[in-house]
Amino acid sequence: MTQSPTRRTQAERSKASREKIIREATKFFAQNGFRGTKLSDIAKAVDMSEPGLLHHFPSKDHLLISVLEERDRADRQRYVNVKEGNDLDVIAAIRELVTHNETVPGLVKLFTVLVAESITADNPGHEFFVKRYQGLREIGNELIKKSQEKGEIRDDISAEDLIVMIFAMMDGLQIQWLLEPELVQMSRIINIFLDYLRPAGDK
Amino acid sequence: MTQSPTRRTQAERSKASREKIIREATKFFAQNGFRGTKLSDIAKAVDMSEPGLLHHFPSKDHLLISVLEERDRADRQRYVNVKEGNDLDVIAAIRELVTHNETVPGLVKLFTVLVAESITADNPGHEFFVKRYQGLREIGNELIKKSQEKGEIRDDISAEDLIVMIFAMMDGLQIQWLLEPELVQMSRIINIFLDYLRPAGDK
DNA sequence: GTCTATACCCTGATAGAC
DNA sequence: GTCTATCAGGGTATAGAC
Repeated sequence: MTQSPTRRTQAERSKASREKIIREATKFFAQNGFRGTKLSDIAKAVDMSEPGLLHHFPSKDHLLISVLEERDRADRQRYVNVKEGNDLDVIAAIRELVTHNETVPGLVKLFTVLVAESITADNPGHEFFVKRYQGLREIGNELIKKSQEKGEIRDDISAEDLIVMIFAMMDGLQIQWLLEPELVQMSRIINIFLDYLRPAGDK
Repeated sequence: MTQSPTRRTQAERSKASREKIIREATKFFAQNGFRGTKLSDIAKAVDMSEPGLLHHFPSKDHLLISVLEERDRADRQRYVNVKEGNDLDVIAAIRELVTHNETVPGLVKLFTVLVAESITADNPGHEFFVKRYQGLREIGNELIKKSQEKGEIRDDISAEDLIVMIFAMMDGLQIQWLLEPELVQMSRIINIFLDYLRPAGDK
């Protein structure tokens, strides 16, 4: 059989192409949004033609979903690593996350821009983001409940409400920070807010 | 002179057309975003051809700016009316604003979608939103300082930081609310947050 | 797996008549 | 002030060769 020595190499090359495309697509979606990004932009960046690119992803919509899922996967992985390494409480974990986010404005931009785009009708990312918030709130909920039991977080506000507020504050700060990075200091301000989550008279 | 009896009528008609176009454009920009809206959508809605529409606005970009300025103007006017009628303090004013916003999801969507789009490179609305936040923070700042002097708002956090947090919380809640209107109760949650702004031990 | 060529639609904008 | 006609350009996606 003629191709047996190269078979695995080709599969690996294909995987590498996919990863490269996702990497470059991530940059463009972050910078220009989904609708603002042309397939030709990405194709150029990966040094490939448009049909070559579409061989790996059936359509631009599919590519978007792949980008989102890959980022989400990476973020969750990072969360697991941080958690296991340090055994942080929820508040410390959020503090750490926001501080980290300040070092990756491109990725923050990706989610801020795409979540807003996904609010509009017929956006391919809509389902993804609805489910993402549901999932994040669920995880956050459990963590907060545990922290409340341990007395690390105030329990005069329900965990359900607290987690909504936390994500709201994070998202809102990101908007102002992305518009004026020098002026709005995300991590400093989230810290002020996080103090609010400690039990009253516990500072 | 041949047209003297109709001169004013035509000017009025032109103004009415402009207003109608802005009204319909507002709906589409809110529903589908700027890039997701076609001039032909708006033209159809105002029962006019595309060139007819472009007679009133030199380009789609100009139309966007007009829409944003008009909404901003209307919002500020509303603020003045509410303020003069009731002499609310800042916290009560925000409470009132968020409650009102819950009744106009389309307009909330307009600003949430467009501000995020404006973060991307080369968006015609970018300058507008940067200046808008600057202006809103400035106004909010002064009001908060006055309230702090009167003891209505905690003064262990600077007015500058408080106003950033307030807008962040409002913007962030809007995102989750727009994605799942039934699940996230904006006004109820903002009230919890607003309690935080009262001086410690003053509830 | 990647290319060239191309089909085909959409979209913003202009020219020029009325 | 509004129309018809039309253009130029951009954009996704497919066909088919290598």
